[in-house]
Amino acid sequence: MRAPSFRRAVGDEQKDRRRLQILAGAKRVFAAKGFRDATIGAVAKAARVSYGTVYWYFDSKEALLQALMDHEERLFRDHLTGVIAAAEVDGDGQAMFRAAVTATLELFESDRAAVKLLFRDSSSLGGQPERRLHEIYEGFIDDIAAMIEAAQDTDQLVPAPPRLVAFSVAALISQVALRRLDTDDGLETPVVADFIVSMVLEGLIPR
Amino acid sequence: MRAPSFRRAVGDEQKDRRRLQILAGAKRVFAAKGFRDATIGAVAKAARVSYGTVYWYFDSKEALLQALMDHEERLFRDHLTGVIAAAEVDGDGQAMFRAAVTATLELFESDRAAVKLLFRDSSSLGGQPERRLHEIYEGFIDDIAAMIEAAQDTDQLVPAPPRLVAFSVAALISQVALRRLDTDDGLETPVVADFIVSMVLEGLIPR
Amino acid sequence: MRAPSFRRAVGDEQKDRRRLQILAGAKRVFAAKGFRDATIGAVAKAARVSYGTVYWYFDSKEALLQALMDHEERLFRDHLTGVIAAAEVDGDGQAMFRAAVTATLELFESDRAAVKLLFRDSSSLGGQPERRLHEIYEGFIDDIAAMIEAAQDTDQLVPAPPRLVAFSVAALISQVALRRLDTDDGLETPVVADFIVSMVLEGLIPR
Amino acid sequence: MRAPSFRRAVGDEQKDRRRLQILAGAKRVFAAKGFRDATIGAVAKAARVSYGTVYWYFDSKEALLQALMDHEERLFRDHLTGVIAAAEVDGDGQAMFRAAVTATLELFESDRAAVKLLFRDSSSLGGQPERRLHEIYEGFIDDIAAMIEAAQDTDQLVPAPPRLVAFSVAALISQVALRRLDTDDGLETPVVADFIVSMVLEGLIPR
DNA sequence: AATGAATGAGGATTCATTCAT
DNA sequence: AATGAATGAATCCTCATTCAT
Repeated sequence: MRAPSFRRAVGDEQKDRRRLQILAGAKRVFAAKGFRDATIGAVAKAARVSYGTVYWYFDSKEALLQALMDHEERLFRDHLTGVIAAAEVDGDGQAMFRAAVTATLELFESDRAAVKLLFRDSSSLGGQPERRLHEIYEGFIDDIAAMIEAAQDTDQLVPAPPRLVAFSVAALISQVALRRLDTDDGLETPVVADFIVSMVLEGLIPR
Repeated sequence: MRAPSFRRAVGDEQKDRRRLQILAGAKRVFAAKGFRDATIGAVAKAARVSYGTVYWYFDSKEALLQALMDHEERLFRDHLTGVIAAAEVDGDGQAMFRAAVTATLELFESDRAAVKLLFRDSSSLGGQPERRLHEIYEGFIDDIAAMIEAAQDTDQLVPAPPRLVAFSVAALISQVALRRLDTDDGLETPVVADFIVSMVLEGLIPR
Repeated sequence: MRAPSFRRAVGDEQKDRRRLQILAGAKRVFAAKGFRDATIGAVAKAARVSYGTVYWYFDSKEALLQALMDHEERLFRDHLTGVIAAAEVDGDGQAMFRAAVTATLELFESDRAAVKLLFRDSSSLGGQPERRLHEIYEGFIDDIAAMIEAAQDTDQLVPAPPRLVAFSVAALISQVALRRLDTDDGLETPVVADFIVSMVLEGLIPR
Repeated sequence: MRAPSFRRAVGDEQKDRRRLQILAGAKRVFAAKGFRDATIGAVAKAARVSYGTVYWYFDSKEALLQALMDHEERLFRDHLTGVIAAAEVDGDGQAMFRAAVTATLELFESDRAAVKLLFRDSSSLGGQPERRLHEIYEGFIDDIAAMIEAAQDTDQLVPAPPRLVAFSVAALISQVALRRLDTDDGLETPVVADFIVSMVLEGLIPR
């Protein structure tokens, strides 16, 4: 994101743009250094504004993180929701699942900074931010658990504690996606997605 | 020159003991606060030694972390290796897998501090410590991958990239174990272990 | 160019009003927080104007303080002068003194903010403002000293350095009045005034 | 106070000396700039120690102020107590009072920095320090009030609320002493002391 | 005239590290 | 070996002041 063309943000729209400009800087810096090692000075420089301007828009370093997590979560969730909705038209549960997994892997690959922020820095934050992340995750789990429960009710899936199942699936997908950010396994994304779907649904023992 | 007024470690054995004493303090403090928020002062107090003594045994805060991770990893790995070896006598691959999963869950539950250190603070460390952790994980994955490949060769498991399979299984187990440290799902450990084994081996679709 | 969207002060009278509006805000904030801890932002908010407007009417935070002290001093002095003039018609020096003391105590009680500003924050100001306050006080002392000298010339008062006498009387009155702002001594104002008059004029040893 | 001869304070006695060294620096700086405008850096420089050393001995800027006020109050009170005790041997109440007033004036003249700290910065401090000063003053007033009450019981002094009398006398003395720090009235200290004693005991109207 | 966004110097505090004792 | 006093760089945050709009 480049610096806006205005020097001073004057209307609501320009103020929103400056806000986003700072969030973008914070995202880059937090992802690169981690929250604790990131300095407000670095965020300001990355966002092409002065020190004080960051504090004009955000109350504190922690508030900046909160706002950033909120922002990223919304984008993340919107993206996923869209993909799943698109897949739903097929009606086929398995195809839908495959589509969701593929979309998640691609989403992770498309925004490494957001992923690092939302999925990796989590435990080092402490306090309010950590609780916030926990809520976000539980929200995800709830959504997935509801889908799974529906499938169990029609005997499409084996009975098992839905939230445990949901968490397991989510953890599997997210961890594999995370790993692929750092480690090149030489595999194409669809191949990996197929493997995950196959393992989750059919297991590793040949049928 | 006056008489030494403090307990001094003379002899290798005593020096080792003091070293472990400091590592134990560091473990507690790092787990409680996270590496970045932990201070050498807090470590020293937890270990009942002075500032300077920490630096007598370790070159820097980072070196202390390195040493601690090495130490914990060895304990961790030794424990797991022992459990798996014990299970191997049965000869039954599935029983062995079940035993390993159960053992891992129990291990995680038995030493939350070590787990937090090795599995959760990972990404916020940066630099050398992060690389070190990466190596540790890859070592784990290699070991598991070898076992899986053996099973694939005898058609006990479906063919799939062994390291991807290995990572998936490891990720699943560790993430579930981690989650259970913070979130009470009301399930007994064996039930959870059974679910993991069942999902991994047989899948979620009824056979 | 768009239409002016805010109430703008056109004409000298309106500009004066806005000036007073800012001074009133500053008085409240300075009295509540002390000069150093008061922020221009707080003054602006108390005066219901923006940051910039404060600077449109006053050159700096210090200039604002100067102007405020000038303003308050004038009110203070005018009030006192009026009371004394009213008392003078009686011709009785002692009654006049008693009236002046009572009036001072009441004045202090009636405007705590002004008192705090003029009599308590004095020494923490430093520089120009402190000198300004010093001048104000010396002006008071001069006035009182003149009255005392007149009384001494007609042997109504014992001979003593007039300015020392004047300062002593003023200090006594102002300190007692100040103390009564914070500490409840359970005494009615006239009782206190009578005591001061009596002690100053007749002393503590029974005649 | 010059810097001690040791580089590192090692025993309790040396640590006390370093503590006093820092308090002395703080006293100079606080008196010169006022608490709010004084910086820890300036205190450190005045005390010939580094930034961090101030924080090794005191938890915060405010704690430093507290400690300094405690220290100065003790010295102040000890000095006054000594003088009054010395005067008491004469048995003559009036002589004793005169001695105490003279001693106070001299004490104020001998340590302008302490006086500024204890008597002038009071109201600008806010919070805990201000309460602390208030207690100190009330302690003084209590002591004086007790003496006055005793004199009233034997009809040596006119009846009047003892604490009001005590405060009036203390305020008179301290304010005159304070004024003499800034303003040269060309009078000798004993002359001023005599005037105060005379005015307080016999009043301004010729007997 | 008025607004409030933007700036950046300044200051309290923390803490890894060093080193005199 | 061990201690803990000393250091000072680093960092968050505040706020007087400026100036584009």
